[in-house]
Amino acid sequence: MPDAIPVLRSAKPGAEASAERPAYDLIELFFFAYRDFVSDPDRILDEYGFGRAHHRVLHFVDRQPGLTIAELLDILRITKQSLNRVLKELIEKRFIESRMGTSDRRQRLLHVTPQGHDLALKLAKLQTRRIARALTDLDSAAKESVTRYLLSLIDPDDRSHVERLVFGSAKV
Amino acid sequence: MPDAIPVLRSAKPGAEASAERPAYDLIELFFFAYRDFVSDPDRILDEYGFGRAHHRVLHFVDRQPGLTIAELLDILRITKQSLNRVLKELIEKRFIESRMGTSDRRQRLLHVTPQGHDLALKLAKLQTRRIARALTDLDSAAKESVTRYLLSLIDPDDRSHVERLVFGSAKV
DNA sequence: GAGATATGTCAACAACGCTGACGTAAATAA
DNA sequence: TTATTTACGTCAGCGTTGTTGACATATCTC
Repeated sequence: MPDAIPVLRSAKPGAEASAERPAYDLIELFFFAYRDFVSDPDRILDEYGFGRAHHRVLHFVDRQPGLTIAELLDILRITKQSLNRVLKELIEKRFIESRMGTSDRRQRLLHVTPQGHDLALKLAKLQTRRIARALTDLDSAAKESVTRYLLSLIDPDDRSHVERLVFGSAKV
Repeated sequence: MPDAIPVLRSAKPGAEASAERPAYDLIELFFFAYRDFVSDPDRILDEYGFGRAHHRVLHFVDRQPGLTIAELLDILRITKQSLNRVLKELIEKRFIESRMGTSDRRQRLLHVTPQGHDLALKLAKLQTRRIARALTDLDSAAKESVTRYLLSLIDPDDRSHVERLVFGSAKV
């Protein structure tokens, strides 16, 4: 019986804009999905004595060979002291190499070692498997919807920066 | 010039299943989106001397009045010691009330106070605003795609549990 | 009454954020 | 050339939030 009665869809008429019903579904699904999404790599990272912070550093250095410390700090939004703690371990354990900059010798250009690349790829594939499984339920247009949704959740100031980082150097 | 040449879409023919290209786009967008999504409430929580752990507890108690400790532990997947630390503060500061169970007097039934509800709602609306903004770019079908995608990212064992929690007690 | 269950608590520790201060080398401006 | 700024490293200390292990108490169930 569709539209038998014109139901008061958005609560009382007196309710103003601030009375919009919270999007509990998307808020909570985001929480649970992210929780499980990051939990996959944890088991493997444990074997190496690494944590999630190491994963993030390794991931972005693998993706952007030659990344500088300043650029990495900008991506991760943490302090250099926090970064240095985990980066030092990744270098000591030979997962990342730090080379002096060529044009500017104050910079450190970060690169993964073959061992570092293997681990980064292993972790990325784990997460890709979960993503692929989730996408099989959906049609091809849906993937673009998801991509655009996630991108739009990002702070507007950062969005183009992230776009370049994620989709490559191609000017968007 | 679509399909002018049948391009080798998935790399070399010798490549097996394990050679699937990692979904770097969705991996990284998920990271950045979640980072910004949880950052909104931080500013407000700071004013109350609360952190993200407090937020999560307050949120689920607000959503599920009468929640027990055991149920909350199951949702958050942390230890009771970790939970107790933040829950104690929320109770001391009168954002949550703990009432003795009626049928089972060992249980603690958790409820938000009016003050607790106000804060929970305020934070939920903040996050809702970001979500609403992201959804405006998309058509109505897209929201369902996003919902189903997030749900499918969750561990299969937990999925129906989360569905009940998120979409209400209605048997799905 | 015995044992299982729901919760609370003490103590110690680990990961990973933070601030603040200080040092060094290299690039750049004056 | 000297002065300043920039890029990075490091020491020290602290806060939040997760962990393990052990133990106490009240209550329910058998």
